[in-house]
Amino acid sequence: MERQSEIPQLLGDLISRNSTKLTEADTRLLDVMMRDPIRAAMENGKAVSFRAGVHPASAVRLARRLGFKGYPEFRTFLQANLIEGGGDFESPAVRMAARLVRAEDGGVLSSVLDSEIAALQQVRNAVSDADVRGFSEVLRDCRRVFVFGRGHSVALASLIALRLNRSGYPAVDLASQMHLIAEALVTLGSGDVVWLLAFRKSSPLIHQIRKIAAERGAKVLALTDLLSARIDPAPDRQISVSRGEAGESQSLVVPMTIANAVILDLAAIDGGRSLHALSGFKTFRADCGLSPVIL
Amino acid sequence: MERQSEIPQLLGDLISRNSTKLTEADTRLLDVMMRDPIRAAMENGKAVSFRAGVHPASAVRLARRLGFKGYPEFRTFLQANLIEGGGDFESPAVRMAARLVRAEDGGVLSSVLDSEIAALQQVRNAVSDADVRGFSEVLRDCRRVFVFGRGHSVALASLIALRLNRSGYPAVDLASQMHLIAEALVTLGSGDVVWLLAFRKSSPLIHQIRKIAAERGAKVLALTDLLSARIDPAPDRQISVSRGEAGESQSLVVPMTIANAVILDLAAIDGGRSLHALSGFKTFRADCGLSPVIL
DNA sequence: TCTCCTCTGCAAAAAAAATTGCAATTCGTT
DNA sequence: AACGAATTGCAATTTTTTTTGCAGAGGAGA
Repeated sequence: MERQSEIPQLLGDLISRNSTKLTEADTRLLDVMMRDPIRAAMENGKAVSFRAGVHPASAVRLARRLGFKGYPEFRTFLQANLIEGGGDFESPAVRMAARLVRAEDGGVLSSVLDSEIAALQQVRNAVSDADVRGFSEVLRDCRRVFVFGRGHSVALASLIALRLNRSGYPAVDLASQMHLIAEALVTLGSGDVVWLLAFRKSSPLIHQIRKIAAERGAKVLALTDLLSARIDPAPDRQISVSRGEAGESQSLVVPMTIANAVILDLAAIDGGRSLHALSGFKTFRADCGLSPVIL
Repeated sequence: MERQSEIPQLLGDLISRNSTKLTEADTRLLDVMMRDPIRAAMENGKAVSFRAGVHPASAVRLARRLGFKGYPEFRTFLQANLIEGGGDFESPAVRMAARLVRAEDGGVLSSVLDSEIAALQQVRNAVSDADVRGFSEVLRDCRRVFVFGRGHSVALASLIALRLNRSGYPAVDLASQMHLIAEALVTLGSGDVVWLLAFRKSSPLIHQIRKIAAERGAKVLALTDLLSARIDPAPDRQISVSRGEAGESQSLVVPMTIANAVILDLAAIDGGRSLHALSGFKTFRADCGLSPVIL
């Protein structure tokens, strides 16, 4: 096989190289293949396409589109890919050991993945469903939500505000309104909720906002790490996750996941309000007549 | 199949149980199979028997002799054997299914955690270190970075831009500059990089921006899911991750983690530039004399 | 040595898998 | 709103894989 060398080394590579040509059925097939490459390499086209929910013919066409002569050749490529890589058959322990050996050079991705996964596992111990429910109940019963974070947390704040809005809860990302922050806060009242985010470095602004909220009777939710946990007076509800050990995740993965859980739980307890708003948003996006460019 | 339980768990077992009945051709076949069980599990009877130097019919007879209905059933056994041994492989799908069964018992939180963890595990199959390195190399060698995402991805875009800036790489989050987007893009040149983010819904703007980048000779990186993988012309580098099954993660956890890995890898290959910039940022924040409020 | 038995390879038949032409559908576009 | 390009599923066809009947080869025992 002299074309061996021409064959892209990895399925992912193959996909990006041909990404422009791929169709809906193609992506479904590739999806199940990437999920379990070993199984895909063993099964025949009929089985794979069945699992992908498409017709066997689509498997053949995918293979063609990717530059193979037919499905069998595509499967052979998948197999070679596996056998060559070899590593895929190693147990997790072996893989870990192997990674440590070549620690500096390769393995950044694996390290990051391990670290994030470990951080998520820890959340099980640190956060309870009652904590999540506490947040979602406050949100359900409020009039407006103001989300605030600084530094890395601005990204999280904007995401939370976006998702709350789509779920039918009027939410403002204060970070994106810094120049109007006073104007926003002056309207704060007892039906409102302020959701604070603080990790690593907590901005003094956090404490000022918390104070204003206290004066005006707004409820306060805080999602923080342990370093930033001291907010005075104490928030009505607070979830604090252990900041990662040295080397562990310092990313937003953990708080983002907790926020996701809160918003999901909200949908479970608000009697359809979230779901209704979400489907409303969907049809709005389709029908609004605005150029899809702005959405 | 009630005979399932009678099937010996391992190929070796199988052989010893039936060793008395085995013929010359059988042993030849089993020999090549034991030598490379993975390959044997993938190949068809014709290929295996060819490697063993016997007729395909002998492969069928061996399968029969071992108690299978035919060669395909034998091969299925070999595959199951293999996957079982791997341990790692039953994971994502099986675990997910198991979770759905006991869905109520654990709350929303643990369900979300499981889902995110499974999604991260999937990344091991879908993305290689070489993919990550490809991104980081492009970033290292560029002049400026423009990050663009719409919808949920705006949060990710702003985070990426923030982190790149702190690492000493001039980066602009186009989403936060929508009103100046033309002004930003008009300066695009061949030293620049555009980093596109597209998940679930890919905005038409993505394609326009990609086109402009192509005209002006800017490099393009794309981080997408499979549904949004079609970008024309194909980006210089692209990482596509599997879109989650229904119920699986639709969050930004996976792409965010990949972005983190890229930025981390960048620090590993840029000869200290990132690290220097990061420590510079730290001292700046301490000494700048600006109110810490704005940081 | 002859007979009987089993095993092997061959080749034809059967079964399964892969491929392709075609019609219906779904897009986006004019 | 209608057209046109593109994609999908179905069904018929082709190709590959598996199975089976058969005959010859090799060996053990009478």
